[in-house]
Amino acid sequence: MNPILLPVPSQFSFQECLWFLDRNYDDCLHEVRENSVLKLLSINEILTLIEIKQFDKYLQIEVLLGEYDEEKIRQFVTEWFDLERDLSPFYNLLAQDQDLKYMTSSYYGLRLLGIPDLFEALCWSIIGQQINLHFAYKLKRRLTETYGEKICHQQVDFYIFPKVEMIASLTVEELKNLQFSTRKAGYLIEIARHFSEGLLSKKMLESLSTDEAIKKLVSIRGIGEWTANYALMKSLKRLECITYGDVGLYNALNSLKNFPKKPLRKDLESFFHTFKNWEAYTVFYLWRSLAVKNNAIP
DNA sequence: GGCCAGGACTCAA
DNA sequence: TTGAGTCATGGC
Repeated sequence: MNPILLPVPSQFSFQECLWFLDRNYDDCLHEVRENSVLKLLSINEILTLIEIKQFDKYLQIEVLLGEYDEEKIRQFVTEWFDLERDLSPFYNLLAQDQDLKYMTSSYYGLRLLGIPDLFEALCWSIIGQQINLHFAYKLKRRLTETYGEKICHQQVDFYIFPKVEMIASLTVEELKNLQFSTRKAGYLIEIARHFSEGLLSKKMLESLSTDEAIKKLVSIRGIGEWTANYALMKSLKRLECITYGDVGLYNALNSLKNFPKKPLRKDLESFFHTFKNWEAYTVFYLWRSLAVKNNAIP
């Protein structure tokens, strides 16, 4: 099978994206290697393993196992790496901020890495609520290895996130055995049931304005303002989303702009007003600033 | 051993 | 709208 080629946009750095995907965390849903990333997908209900690397001005996607559906794979990778975005307006805004302008060169070409599947994005954000990321990734791995499907390629297991029906069929006790708290277990199961009963879907949210989508999400138990914004940013790429309440965001603003540890709403709003329509990218780059790589932080 | 981590919920003022 | 109390569980 011929590899699928995707032309890379300008202001794109595959290495920056790969590095963020890795970030010293143990993510069970992709594997970053020297110059490539491997990921298992479900394409037309068939487990499909792809490997992405850069080849000249193209991303080269090789289908190692499974379904060679070029259009769907192309679409997934485009969404995952946010390839269709022109970042120049964002970089122009960053360049005007004395404290953040270093990002235009230090993080040049970093894309907002998405979670195209809304269910997965919501589950991941609920898992990540209030606990440190190391533990959050551990929980995600346990959940995925216990209830997700896998495929083996050259002695390595690759997983996809558990399906809606699987999570919807679980009991709170089963998740507590994986060290989920009682509340989180309940939240995850309830959200899975919303999906399985057709009360929530990505398509449904896509037809709504961002404010309406947040309202809809927040009406579900376990989804607060932070989770709603996170999911809309990562899954629907709504760039005006801001993860209010986010400890990581606050830490970054504290160290780069001397914001207090718990900034006031109006001060956040006024800061983000400067980055209108690029709020989510700003949040993402601020998260990036928290991760240390070769002392790249000024 | 105590504080903290990419929060949510409830209740009170 | 904002604040305090509560819930949970592992990392450091």
